[in-house]
Amino acid sequence: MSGLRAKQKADRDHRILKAATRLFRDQGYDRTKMETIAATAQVSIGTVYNYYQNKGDLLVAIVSMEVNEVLQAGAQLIEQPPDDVGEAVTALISIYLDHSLVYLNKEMWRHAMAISISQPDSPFGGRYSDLDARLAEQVCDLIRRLQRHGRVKLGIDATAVGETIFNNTNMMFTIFVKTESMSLPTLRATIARQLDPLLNAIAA
Amino acid sequence: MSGLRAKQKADRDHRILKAATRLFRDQGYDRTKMETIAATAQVSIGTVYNYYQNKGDLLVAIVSMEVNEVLQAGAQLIEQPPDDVGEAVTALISIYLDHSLVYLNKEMWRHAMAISISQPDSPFGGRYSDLDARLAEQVCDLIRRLQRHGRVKLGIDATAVGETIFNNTNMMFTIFVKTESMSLPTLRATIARQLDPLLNAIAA
DNA sequence: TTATAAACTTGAGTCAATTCAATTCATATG
DNA sequence: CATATGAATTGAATTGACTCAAGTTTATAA
Repeated sequence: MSGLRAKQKADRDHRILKAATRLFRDQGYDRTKMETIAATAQVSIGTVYNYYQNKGDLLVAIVSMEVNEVLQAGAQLIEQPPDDVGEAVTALISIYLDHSLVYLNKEMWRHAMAISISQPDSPFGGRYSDLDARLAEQVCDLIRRLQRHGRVKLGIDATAVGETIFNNTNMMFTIFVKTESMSLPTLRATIARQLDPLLNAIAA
Repeated sequence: MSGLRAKQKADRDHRILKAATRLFRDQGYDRTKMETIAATAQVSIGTVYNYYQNKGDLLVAIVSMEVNEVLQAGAQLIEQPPDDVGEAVTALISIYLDHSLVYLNKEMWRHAMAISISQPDSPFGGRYSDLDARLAEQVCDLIRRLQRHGRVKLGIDATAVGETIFNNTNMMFTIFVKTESMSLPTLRATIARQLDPLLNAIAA
């Protein structure tokens, strides 16, 4: 078998990811050289490119880990959502937003989003889009569940509502990371105000 | 005064913009070299950078012209909007979407969006965000107007609704340009389905 | 144990965006 | 008309992401 080889590989991957995470955070994405990442991870430049197709993929790999955590936290809430529609949706969105800046800063988010848009077919660009799709699906799940519990009017297209809620949230999050001076509470309040008419309309 | 000098300047700017537009469209953004743009526009590389901070700014300048046209077309519709809320919103969104691929292709949109996110403070990155904000404001305008005409229930926060409609549309447009295989009719149908619950809820 | 193949790693070299010191040229001034 | 001024232009030089041919290391076979 390939025990040693696999372990070394995992080691290297881990070192690269760790080095990149720290450097991107500390120095910023643009100012971090691939050369420095390689040196910090104790591998050559070529090896970094052996693990990640390009600098952007490396960043999106890091962001993906964060989004995965968010998805798991969201899944827990959905198990036992608050009864009130507004509260339930607010709670789920808050989980998304509150987790967003734990490991990443706005600059990293900006670059990750930019990459997933400009290179949608690169491996990690695609993975980012997948995660977005799963987040959207999770919101839809919540609305459907509330509908089954009799908290959302029957006859309402729960998927349509879920997608609109997610799209609105995602767009506002994009503006949030573009605007260095915008705070998380402001973002939360803005989204709540925007979604209020829709949530009132669907509440049973 | 500065007659000749100003004219030469405008000429050069025009040649650069024209060369870049054609090359970006024909060869794609990444494959177009600044060197080629400069040569085609009959100026040196340095001059291109004198007019535009970087390659991305040049692209976003082109995209901005397109969005400005869209804004004007939208303003016309708002003057005399259809009575039905659903029809009015659909008409405005259709104007946005139908204009979107006249001069630009999906690849150019992808890069322009990516730049406006990753460099929100560069001159043209900022301009792109401004245009987005104005589009959002235009949608809000429409809803407010319909409300004044008694087509939207009183007591509804028209701004909140307008922003949600725009954010949903914008997010779906982002997915559209990321997905090379997605057609404009599919995009339009998806948005219509998503917005249906909200539009039904606010119609007077 | 040794040979061979397969899988990785390496870093010098390539390529294209971006910079900046030297130069040019339209305009203002004596 | 001659000269000064400084805004614009120029392109060689710099920089940093990315490639690839050559060299190593691990696994496998005889």
